[in-house]
Amino acid sequence: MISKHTILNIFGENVRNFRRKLDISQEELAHRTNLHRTYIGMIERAEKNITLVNIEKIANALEVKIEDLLKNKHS
Amino acid sequence: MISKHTILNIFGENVRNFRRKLDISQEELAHRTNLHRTYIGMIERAEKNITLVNIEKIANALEVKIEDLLKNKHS
DNA sequence: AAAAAAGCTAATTATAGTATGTAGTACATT
DNA sequence: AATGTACTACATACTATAATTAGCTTTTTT
Repeated sequence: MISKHTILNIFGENVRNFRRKLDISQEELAHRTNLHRTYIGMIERAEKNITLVNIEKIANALEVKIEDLLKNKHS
Repeated sequence: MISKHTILNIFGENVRNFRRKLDISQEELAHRTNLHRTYIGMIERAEKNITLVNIEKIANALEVKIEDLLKNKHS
């Protein structure tokens, strides 16, 4: 168990999983959210402390509820 | 119907309601979250786009789940 | 091997978050 | 009715960092 499961890690991991479930690239998700490609990568890698408005954009683009992006699989 | 119910409005409204339910002041909530007094006011008035880490702090201090702070009463 | 996708660095701009001060309201207490 | 206390709104300025962007490298997929 190396990774810390902070809220940012959980969020990023969930974004990645739901994105892959939709079978779309970071670039495509960026397009759908009007955010930048590299920024999506940073979010998935938990390198940024995302704001609520962008959380909502991503949830909408992934067609899930915000709370789905906050659930911790490992607990 | 004047106010727009954006995600920030919903969040702020919920913070205010749960805070009052606990019967604590903005200042006390600020203390419990280690955030600034005036910032709590701004959040409740939906003047700032709060980040995920601070969302978590506030949810913890109010002893609710994050999703409880995102639920829209008016829909 | 080539193409597509993702990682990583670094630099800039926008804004979240911190802090101080003033003012208004409500409700006590004198 | 004046004074004190507690809470909140609001303006402003400052600092930290989220968000945008470009360029290049590495990994993954085909």
